[in-house]
Amino acid sequence: MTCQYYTTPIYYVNAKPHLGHAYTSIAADVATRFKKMEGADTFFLTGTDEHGDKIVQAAEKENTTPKAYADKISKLFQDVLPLLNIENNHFIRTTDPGHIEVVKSVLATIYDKGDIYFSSYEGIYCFGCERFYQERELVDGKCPDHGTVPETIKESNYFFKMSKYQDWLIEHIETHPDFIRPEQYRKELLSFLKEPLEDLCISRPKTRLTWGITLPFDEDYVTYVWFDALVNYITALGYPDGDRFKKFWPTTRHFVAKDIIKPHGIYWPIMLKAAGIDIYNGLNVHGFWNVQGSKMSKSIGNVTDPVEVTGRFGVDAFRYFLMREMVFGLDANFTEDVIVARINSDLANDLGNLFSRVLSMNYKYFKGSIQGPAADSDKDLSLEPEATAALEAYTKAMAECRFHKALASVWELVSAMNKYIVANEPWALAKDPARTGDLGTVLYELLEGIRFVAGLIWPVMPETSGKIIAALGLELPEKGFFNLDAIRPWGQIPRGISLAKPQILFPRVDVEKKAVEPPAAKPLKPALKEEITIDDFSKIDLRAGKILSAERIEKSDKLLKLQVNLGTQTRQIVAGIGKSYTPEDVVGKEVIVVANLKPVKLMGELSEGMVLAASVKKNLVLSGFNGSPKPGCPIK
RNA sequence: GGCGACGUAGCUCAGAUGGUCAGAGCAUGCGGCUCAUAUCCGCAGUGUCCGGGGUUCAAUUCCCUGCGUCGCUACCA
Repeated sequence: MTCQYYTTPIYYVNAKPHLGHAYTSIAADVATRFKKMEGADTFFLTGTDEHGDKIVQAAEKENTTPKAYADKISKLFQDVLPLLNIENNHFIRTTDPGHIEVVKSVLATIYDKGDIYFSSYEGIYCFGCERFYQERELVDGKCPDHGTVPETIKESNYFFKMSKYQDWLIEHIETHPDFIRPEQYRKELLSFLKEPLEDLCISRPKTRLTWGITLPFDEDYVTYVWFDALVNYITALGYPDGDRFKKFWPTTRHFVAKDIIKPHGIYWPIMLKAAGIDIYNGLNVHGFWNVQGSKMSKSIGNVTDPVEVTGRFGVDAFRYFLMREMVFGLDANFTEDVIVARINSDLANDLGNLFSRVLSMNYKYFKGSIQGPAADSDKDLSLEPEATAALEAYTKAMAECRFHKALASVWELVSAMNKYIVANEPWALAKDPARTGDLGTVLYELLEGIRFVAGLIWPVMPETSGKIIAALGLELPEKGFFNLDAIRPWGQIPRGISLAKPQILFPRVDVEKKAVEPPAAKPLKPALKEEITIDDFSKIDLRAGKILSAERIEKSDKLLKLQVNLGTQTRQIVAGIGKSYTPEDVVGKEVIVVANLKPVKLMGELSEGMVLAASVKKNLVLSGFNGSPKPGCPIK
């Protein structure tokens, strides 16, 4: 029996689940369900990543412990799974005691082998902020927050010798075309690997972070993210001795979004190699969902809640939309218009209406009783070739994670059936008693086609699949799904049984409200940031300034060092306008200055403020006045 | 700035070792049917396949370059 192990990333518990999480999980779920239909033994893992500084801070904000905070958010991720009809075999948490043990043992193995070394480096550290600073971040050599002079301290950490395995990894990727799919991401990783890899810092001293897994070879350090998180994939299978590990690990494919291909495509295989563990089979990389044409982000306020969308449109419609609309690997756009269009045209009009018209005719003409093909049936009436063709195309596409194509193939069958009805005009056959046999055949062929469709859509729309099967008077197999081979044989629906009047599978989503609404203004590009109050705005101190002098900063093609007169004082401001202006251009210009911006060092030069400029594609256009205000006067 | 991806009908996007590769769905217009969730079926389109060079008998498809969008990264302020 073939096996298949699929995983989603473990989701970081710093925010609740959004559309992107839902997509990855649903894609992995669909792939898993499909493998089951092929007869494979599957294991599907998802979970949460719970250690690290951000969690400590978030917990402090809520006046609770990191563990309690992680419990709370992790539960949100667990609770969303049944709502999305995701059938995971296990849910792993990086705070699970078993996981912690495996992380330690993997680290110990690599340490013993000599691929982890201890190294110290000097850095400038502010004890108030509990963090290192780069030279350029300091203001007059002082911490920008505390105004104190940070201390130069030596910190030591453990490093993992990734560089040692770089050539091996390149070789592996080049000789395994399926290791990273789709192809564009394989190219991308190979291009990363053209540069020498730096060794990976894998620890944090406990003086700085305690919410983590203690290193097995040094009590004073905890792991920093990489080993802590990635190792979950083997923990969940019972590494090192579990039967599941032996059985499933070689078949592993990780589903990840494109932003985390480096840790998964570079760090993780090298970690496994160093630990003497066979590496996984490969990575399935998908793109991002944009919402209303913009990247999802808290500040824009377009973070989409999958629970809310599911509540409005239904879980099957949501799953269908995600799988049908996105080309796996590429970005896609999520807007209400698009999902409504998909639901109405594909689900309500094409499939739902097909189901409705066929069962209605069967009810109307035969009181619901299934006739079956007439003995003297004309072979030309068979829909089997179309159904078989759909199944073949669907199977091929699903195996390659080309979910949109797989569904399109099924819809070709749906469309063929709608054409078949028009071509054969059952309503005309019904008027001619001599042609009752043909009518029975036509309806039977259609019912069989619908049975086929119900089977093929099961991975994506399990609820609908079950509804249709039930409406056809069939029973789902014990395991709850059809094997592909069980779907294939044509003519399975028993004759003589009676079917009820059809229900509505997918109601059309009414969009009339939209038409009544006044046409919405086109969103600004880039998308508008989060709304602020006048109080927020008043925190920004804008002043009129006059540029007294300007010079280029060496080695920078973008930065100009300006001396700006603000009336009673002259400020040095470093501005990134060097591509659009020469120093001569700007001397004498009157500009708007953000006067209370925290000073920073850029390329070693102090910048005490910011001059405002319009950003026109790659060019900047300096702000100015309609007149000549006194330098230093406030702007409101 | 560096690296990478992408740029194809009004919209969303497929597509090919270079030669029926100029496509699908949606939206639009017209026609048909009446079993059906005012659903379905048929017909009709429009495209310098981002611009410019190059390789070739032949390029939308390969190479170079420019522009634009996006992602990662960097000296974003």
